[in-house]
Amino acid sequence: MAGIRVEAPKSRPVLGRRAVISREDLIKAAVRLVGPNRSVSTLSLREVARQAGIAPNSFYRHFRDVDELAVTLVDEAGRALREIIGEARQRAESGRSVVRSSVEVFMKQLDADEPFLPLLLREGTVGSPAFKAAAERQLQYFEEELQADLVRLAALRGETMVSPHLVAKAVTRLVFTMGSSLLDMPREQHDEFRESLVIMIRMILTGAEVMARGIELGNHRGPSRQ
Amino acid sequence: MAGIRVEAPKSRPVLGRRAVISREDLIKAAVRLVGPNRSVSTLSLREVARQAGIAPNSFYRHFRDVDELAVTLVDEAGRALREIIGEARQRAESGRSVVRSSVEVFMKQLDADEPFLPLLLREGTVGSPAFKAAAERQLQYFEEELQADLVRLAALRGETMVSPHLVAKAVTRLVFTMGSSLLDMPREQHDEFRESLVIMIRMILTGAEVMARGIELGNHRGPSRQ
DNA sequence: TGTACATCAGTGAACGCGCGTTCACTGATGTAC
DNA sequence: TGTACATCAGTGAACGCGCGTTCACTGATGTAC
Repeated sequence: MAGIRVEAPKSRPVLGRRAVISREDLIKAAVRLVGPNRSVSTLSLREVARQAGIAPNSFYRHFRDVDELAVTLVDEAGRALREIIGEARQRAESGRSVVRSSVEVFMKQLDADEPFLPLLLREGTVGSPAFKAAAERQLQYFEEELQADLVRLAALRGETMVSPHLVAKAVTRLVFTMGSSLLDMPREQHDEFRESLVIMIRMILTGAEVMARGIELGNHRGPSRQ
Repeated sequence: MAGIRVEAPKSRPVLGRRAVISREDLIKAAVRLVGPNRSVSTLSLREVARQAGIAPNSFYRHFRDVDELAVTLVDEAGRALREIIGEARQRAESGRSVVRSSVEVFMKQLDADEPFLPLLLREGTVGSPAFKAAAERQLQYFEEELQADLVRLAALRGETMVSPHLVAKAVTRLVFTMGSSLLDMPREQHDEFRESLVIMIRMILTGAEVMARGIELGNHRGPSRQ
């Protein structure tokens, strides 16, 4: 068992036979197998090995078990998510609407070749506790980044945002679920869908802003008149 | 194969040996097995039979296969959901806040003994296309009911709601995802969580209202100032 | 009421299959000298 | 440069297991008369 390499292979002093397939190859095989819908937790070791073109037992040279590969996948997805955030921020800096550019970047990633983001969306609701925790962590990260941006932008306009963590959470969750739905949707509906999502997010932001000013606009909080 | 009973057993003229376990018993066994987290699609026939206390092959007396049982489960979940809607409406009629009472009823159902609602939340994101479709249908239903209520309540206040279908969709999706998260949460956080959800929904409703009035409040739609 | 009979819910044994995991191995590659 | 050696990625065969599905059956129950 001592021969199993769990650390990044790059730093290893090269001894013995050189690897012909890598951890990355196995990850790619797994990604290919889960496709847009399957949960990582349904992957079998033999299945992944077959897809990667190696003997089943060779799998153990790269991962302790399928669970370890699955966790790696979720982490990769997290990395992809962080890239999204970065890109969305850059776009926002360049003077475009924060909401729209964020949604666009998010959707672009959903349509990308490597469906890491869809994967993240799925593993948050099913799979082992370890997966859920990993996926939840990534969502948290997204939320925190968004919250920071919201507070910063509000401050620029000389305002204070009400419950920024709730706003960030609502937007994040909404974007993520809506994102999942998008995956099962024909491409020609994507544009309309994106516009819907933009409007929804604006509702949340506008609502938060109004509530911060303490303006009483309607009767959502008192007893209903009906 | 002709002996398999797919129709409701009630109407069958009783001939031959009387059943000692029913479809319902198998459904209960399945529900017990999936618990709060597992996906229906991971259930095995033998597992369900074992849990129900029958021989594996006896399963075929009640369902064609595990998939048929799974679809039945999702349908049951839909029924549970419709009960929720009904109850929430009743409460709203009795003069309490629509938002709060809806959220309360929803959460009550989440905590209930028969976790049909959690099941619905899960099967929407994973599982066979058939499950996803079934789960999606139930969400649609929820959305439509909500939309009708929103329009009705807005009319009572002499207002017109902007994009009621988008408001309904946003609220529904948000409630459903947040509901999923609740399942993995310690009970003592439930109250706080519920309050958060109520505030989020109010943000959406308030935002929709403001946008309907065409009031320009902030700068969410123009180019960012940062 | 009593008896012969048809129905059919549930069973036990068996099947072939894919699974995860183990074992002893092979042979390509890099290192030491 | 050449040779002996250590390392270790990948292998083939085998294991026991749980799975879905089939088969011929058993025996409890209701119906016909």
